[in-house]
Amino acid sequence: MPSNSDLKKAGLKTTLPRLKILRILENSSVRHMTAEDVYKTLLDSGEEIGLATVYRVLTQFETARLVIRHNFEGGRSVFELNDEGHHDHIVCSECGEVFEFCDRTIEERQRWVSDQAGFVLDGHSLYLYGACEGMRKSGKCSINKRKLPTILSKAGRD
Amino acid sequence: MPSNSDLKKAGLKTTLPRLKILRILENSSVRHMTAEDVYKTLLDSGEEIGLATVYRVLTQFETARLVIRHNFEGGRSVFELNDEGHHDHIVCSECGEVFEFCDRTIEERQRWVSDQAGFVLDGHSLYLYGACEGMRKSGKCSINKRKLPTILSKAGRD
DNA sequence: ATCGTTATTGCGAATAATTATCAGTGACGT
DNA sequence: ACGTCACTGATAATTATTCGCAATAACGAT
Repeated sequence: MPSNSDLKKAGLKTTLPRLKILRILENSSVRHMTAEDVYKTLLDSGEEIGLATVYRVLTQFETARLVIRHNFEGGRSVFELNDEGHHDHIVCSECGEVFEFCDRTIEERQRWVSDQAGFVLDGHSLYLYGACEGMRKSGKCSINKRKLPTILSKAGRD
Repeated sequence: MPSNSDLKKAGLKTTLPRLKILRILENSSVRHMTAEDVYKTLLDSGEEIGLATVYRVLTQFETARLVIRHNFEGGRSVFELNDEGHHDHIVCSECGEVFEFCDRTIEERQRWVSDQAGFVLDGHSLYLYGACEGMRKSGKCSINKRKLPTILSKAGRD
């Protein structure tokens, strides 16, 4: 879990807005948030922080690798705390719920493909889209929104 | 390669704007184009087609599965003719060049992961980012921009 | 602790990409 | 050839995000 000292390490002053935004990302029940989500959460807590600041800070956090930015379908950015190891995402197109997973076979194979192509791999983004069980059966998403399950393949995380 | 009759099949009238946009996607030397790219190409050819129409038509083409929409980093959509089989992309972060590939192992594994998560998969996006051979060695990209190489794993395409 | 420098913030305006509105036009079945 | 209705073009509207700038607050030096 990123801490205050990570801000300094990244050359960022430890200001109140940055600390508050970091805390929201850490404590939110929703793991993937848009800038607007963060902003609204701040407003609900009675904090006085401008939307532009939220955008700025999130971008700084991304540069400092404290958060990861995703561009899911639809184009708008969502941010996720970079606290656990690397993982990919499977998103329900119906209800928008997000599963996380990390599959060693896929990870290895990506490197193999890069080698074949003469590339030195330095990042990737993988998003699977589909309909989750809950939406298919009952039309209601059954996923516990609080704790996202992580599927790790036999070999564990990368 | 999509043809005029594919428009009818998709329930779209074969109008001049649609045919022209389709032709541009087929004949362009650049495989991945933004709506703006298509619009400018039209203007350069002296065609009188509104930007809004380009957006509309591209979205219709996407729905009809004549084109594929990608959301690369940065958020703006790029469109690609859906003429060959499915493939993923490996992008050089240095020179922006795009390789295409299709790896059966990854494809299969994605389906496996979806099953585990209780999802019915219906799409995915996979982008690998790295440095291509040419950029690492000579600082110049050696990839022939016209014809993108396709790496197919042993089993051939999906 | 106080002070000064300089990064940071908040606000509102600006931009970029895309979508909506709507009156006029053209494709297509009859 | 005709009438209907999907389609188009121009423009306004939206959405997401960034910019510009004056006011403010961190943090090191005194």
